[in-house]
Amino acid sequence: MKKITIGEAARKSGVKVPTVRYYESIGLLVAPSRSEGNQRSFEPADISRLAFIRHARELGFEIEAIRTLLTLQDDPHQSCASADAIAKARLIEVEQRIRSLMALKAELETMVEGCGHGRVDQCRVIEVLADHGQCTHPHH
Amino acid sequence: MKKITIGEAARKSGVKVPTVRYYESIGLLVAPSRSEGNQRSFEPADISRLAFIRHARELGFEIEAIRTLLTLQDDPHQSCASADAIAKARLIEVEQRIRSLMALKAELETMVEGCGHGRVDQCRVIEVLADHGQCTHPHH
DNA sequence: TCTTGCACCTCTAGTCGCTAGAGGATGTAG
DNA sequence: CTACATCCTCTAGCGACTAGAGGTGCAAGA
Repeated sequence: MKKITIGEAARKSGVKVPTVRYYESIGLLVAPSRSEGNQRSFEPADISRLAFIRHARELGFEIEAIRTLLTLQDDPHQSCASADAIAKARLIEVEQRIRSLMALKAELETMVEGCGHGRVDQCRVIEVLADHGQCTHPHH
Repeated sequence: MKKITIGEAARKSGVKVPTVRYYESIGLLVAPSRSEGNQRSFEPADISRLAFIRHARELGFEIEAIRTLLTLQDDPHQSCASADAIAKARLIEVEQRIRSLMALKAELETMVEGCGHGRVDQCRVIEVLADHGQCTHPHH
């Protein structure tokens, strides 16, 4: 069993070195064994775990949600209802965020289109910002 | 000219009281005059400025971008090219964020649909998280 | 063997945009 | 005059890292 350094673990999992240490510090990762010179020595399983965390973070899950997902993964005989609930909650969040960003996009497009590229006192960007009443979609 | 308290300014602009003080502390708002008892006394213009900031924040502009937009608003004879550039940059950000969230949404839907509500070792949510290769849309 | 130089170690502090709370002063209505 | 709401300043906390200081370990080339 060869030793995996933190740098290698970081490269293979796609998590940055300081972030790996951070995850260890908050208990998301079990503290790995150390070499004689006090350097961390990871196992292949740690790399999978890091990749799992990274993927979940990319999908926008919060650390606490990931903590729950990880304990579920650690005990595969549990019901996956919690995992399902977490994913569903995240899906609803994402859907709401998309709706809100679409409204925003429409607003920004109106602002940018209306800008005559002249002076500020005729600029629709500034004008719309100053007066929310000019918004076509007030839901943001 | 009657005095406007911070509470009233907050209510009228939709910005919370501590946030008003925070904006003053970072120089987004000029420090207002004070009453004999050291309480802030705002002008109507301050309320407009706060509403401007709030609206821009709702549209997702960063404080530094808002700072630039405000200096533009303060000098209406300037060219509005910067305002236009800021709004356009924000629009591009929003569009990218929407695209990325759509990919995410698809991923989460697959995860949730695939979940048979059984035990964790058959759970697609956990499985997909553990293996990025199973993603249908790798762009997140 | 020595040295170079990168990767590793710990620790603290900073990022952003607020928000919460302590502990006290002021202002207003009854 | 007494409640009581609102105001004041100050510090610390949030989430999820990121940056930097100051020092140690380790492998490869001269």
